[in-house]
Amino acid sequence: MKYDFKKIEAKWQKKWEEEKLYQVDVKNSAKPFYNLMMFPYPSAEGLHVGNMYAFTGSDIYGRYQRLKGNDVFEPIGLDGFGIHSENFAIKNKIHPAEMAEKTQNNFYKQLHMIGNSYDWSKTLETYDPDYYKWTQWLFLQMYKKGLAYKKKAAVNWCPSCMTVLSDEQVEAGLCERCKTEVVKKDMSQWFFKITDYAEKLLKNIDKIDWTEKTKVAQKNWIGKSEGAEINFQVPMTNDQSNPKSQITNLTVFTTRPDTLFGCTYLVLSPEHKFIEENKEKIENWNEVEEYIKKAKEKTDQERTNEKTGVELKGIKAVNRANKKEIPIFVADYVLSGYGTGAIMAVPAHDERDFEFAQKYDLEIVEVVEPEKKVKIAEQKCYTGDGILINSGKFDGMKNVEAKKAITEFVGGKFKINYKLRDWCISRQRFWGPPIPIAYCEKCGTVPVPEKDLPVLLPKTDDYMPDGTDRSPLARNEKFVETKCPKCGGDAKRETDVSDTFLDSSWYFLRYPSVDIKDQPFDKEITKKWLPVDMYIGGHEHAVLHLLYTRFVTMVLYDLGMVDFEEPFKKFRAHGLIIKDGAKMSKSKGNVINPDDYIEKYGADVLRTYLMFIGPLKQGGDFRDEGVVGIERFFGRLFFLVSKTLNSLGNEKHFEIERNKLIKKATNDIENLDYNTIIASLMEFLNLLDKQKEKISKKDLETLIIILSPLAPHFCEEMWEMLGNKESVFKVTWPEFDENKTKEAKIKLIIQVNGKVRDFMEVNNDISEEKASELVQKREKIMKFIAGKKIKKIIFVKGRLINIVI
RNA sequence: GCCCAGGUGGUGGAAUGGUAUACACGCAGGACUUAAAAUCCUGUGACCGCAAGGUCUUGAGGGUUCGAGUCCCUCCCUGGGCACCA
Repeated sequence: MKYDFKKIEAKWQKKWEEEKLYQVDVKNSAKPFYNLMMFPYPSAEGLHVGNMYAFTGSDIYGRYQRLKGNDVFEPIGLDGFGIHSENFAIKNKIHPAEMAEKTQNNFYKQLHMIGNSYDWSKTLETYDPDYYKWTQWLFLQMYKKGLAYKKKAAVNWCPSCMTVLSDEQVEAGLCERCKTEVVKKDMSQWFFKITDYAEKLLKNIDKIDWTEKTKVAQKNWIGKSEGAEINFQVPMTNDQSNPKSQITNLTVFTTRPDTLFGCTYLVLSPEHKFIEENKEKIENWNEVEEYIKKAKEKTDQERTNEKTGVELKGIKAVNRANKKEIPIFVADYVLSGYGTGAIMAVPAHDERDFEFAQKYDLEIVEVVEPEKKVKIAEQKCYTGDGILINSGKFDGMKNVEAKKAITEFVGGKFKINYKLRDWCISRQRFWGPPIPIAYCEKCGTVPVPEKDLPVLLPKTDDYMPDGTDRSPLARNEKFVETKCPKCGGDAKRETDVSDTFLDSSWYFLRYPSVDIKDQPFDKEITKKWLPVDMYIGGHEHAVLHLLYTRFVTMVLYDLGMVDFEEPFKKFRAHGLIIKDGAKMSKSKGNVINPDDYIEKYGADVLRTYLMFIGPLKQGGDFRDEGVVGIERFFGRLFFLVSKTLNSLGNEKHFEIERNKLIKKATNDIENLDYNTIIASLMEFLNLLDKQKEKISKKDLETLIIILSPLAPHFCEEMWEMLGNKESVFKVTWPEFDENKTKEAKIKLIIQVNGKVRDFMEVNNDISEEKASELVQKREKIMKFIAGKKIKKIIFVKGRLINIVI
């Protein structure tokens, strides 16, 4: 009997569909379990093996939860709206809408083939007006709550994609999609005030069960730092008789107020408004103006290369701590968007200031002395903790304590800053949800009323970006011209569309409610199914998607629309699949197309092989030669099942081994360590295979149930062959008995001085005295201990005995 | 530079502080076959040895421990993230 995977896989996929095995009753489910995988953005090239790896990893967990008796909801959809899909369409000279249709068919077809337990009655696509209507609705909720605002700002502009990008979409100065160098551009854009939620986003991290790595990445991105704002007075006149009226304050933010006595100059960012406001006082204005102009043209990358700056001649600031007059510089190593855009420079204890001071030969005053002698590398300065010196009455104080004391001494204000900045959601592109705003000459900015949603994306062939800072929609008069929802007069529509990350920021809320037409999500259904029980996805979304979903959920919570603040109870990041030790790429020609392997080996073999490569969280190296290992394993198992059906006699039970297997598999599947489950199943099969008597049905069934989440079609078939009428996914995951996981007889390890010298077959519960007595009579051991004094004996019950001489 | 995750046979990878190298691939030898493929059996970390057996081995070096791949310290390398955030 041969294992005909093609026939078997088609048969069970059809059966599952007919029986609606994976469809949940969203309203009446008794034990809801929401098992979610990050939905893919589809390309017409189809499902990548990396997608399949992640989806299968998630599906196995879902199928396991189903076997544990839960009503598992495992939906799938497509994140096909947005710049990635649009760029792909443009590259292939196909209209994005047409491309979406094509890729949808292709993707869904492929997704059927891999045998996941998706509820196909609840799919969603972000470009579907039924979906993006509610994305626009979400924008309106933000707007109503004062969390959406339009502002002119220096934003990230990708000259190649011809759109702005959020800070999160810029990687090391490059566009995350096309790797073009991003430039700064002053533009009027829509933002979401995610910064209002900085503290909550940070605090809640400790409460959620997420991959540690992801949590750390979010914490760093939010970047909380505690410090103080300190004022420096800048006298603007030499007229000593009336100095007060001419004093301006410059405020700096610092996390090291303890080093204030070591501050020898101030630095302003080129964008700081103080400079422009006081240009008459600056003696070298031409030089300064020139410097600022140049700095603004630089990319972020160029700014970091070398520190440059110019002194504002003719004005000085006063360090309140020691009343010293210090120079003021403008330098582009100070960022305008963080803190106050101005810093106090302490070259003795800050590496950047040190570098700058060395270059421009500025005064360096040490104020913190390390308590223990530490080596400081040449061309470096001491940034650690210590004892204050050269700090007036604070000398001798620990710097950590001085932070508060000195801040209070100079009347500074304690302040917390975050690196997180507001989320820029405007995109000057076509393929996205139009931002639902109208501009009326009389009424100003007017949101489109909810009843008028969706603001449909026009059907037009004029969708190419033109390199201006306006969306292609701005060229579409029919779209632009509208009536003011407030006064009925002439108005113009907002022509930008929203960021694709807004589409994906709430999709998990929509899935259970896709059938609801008059609301984005039904309150009761949402209460039943959310938050998501298990979310699996790529770590690359640690600070983009995952931060936005948390923010959106918090806002909806504050609006009273959901009763939870965190969208995902549990999140696990999967690793990446590489090929023969190298990253897969089209140029290398080492891209794996799952279809080829499904054709050759079947979906189950591919699924199981992918999981066998390594732990899901780690990813692994795909090697063609490796696949046959799984193929052989399946072949042997299938043969054994066939053989068992025809054999006679008493059944041989491997009770201990079976219980051990269940214990290991249960533990590993919870941790997504599927590779070791497969290894254990192979070991168990090797055991069954070797023995001559009739295999017990129980042992075989246990093996099949444990394998079923990995190889669902194959296991259904074998399950049926064993005479079972119902799906294997309707049975219960096997339980183990702890007492039956231990053998009665064990091979006790005998060590001398920690080195293994011998073994001894004994009862599991042998006492130390008895073991010690027996061991010392053994010939091999006597050889080692003869004539020596035994210092002590270490006995680990059921494991080993170690004689120390 | 900072923060994570790693570094184990020819390869992918296993190991609650307790037999390092499970499981699988590959390789070698054998069985079946006219032959090949498939399948099955045996072996497979290195070194010494005919063997029994012994010595060494988890990136490097120290330490803790009866015992360290696992814990601690110093360092090197690889992958990923952040990066002038004061």
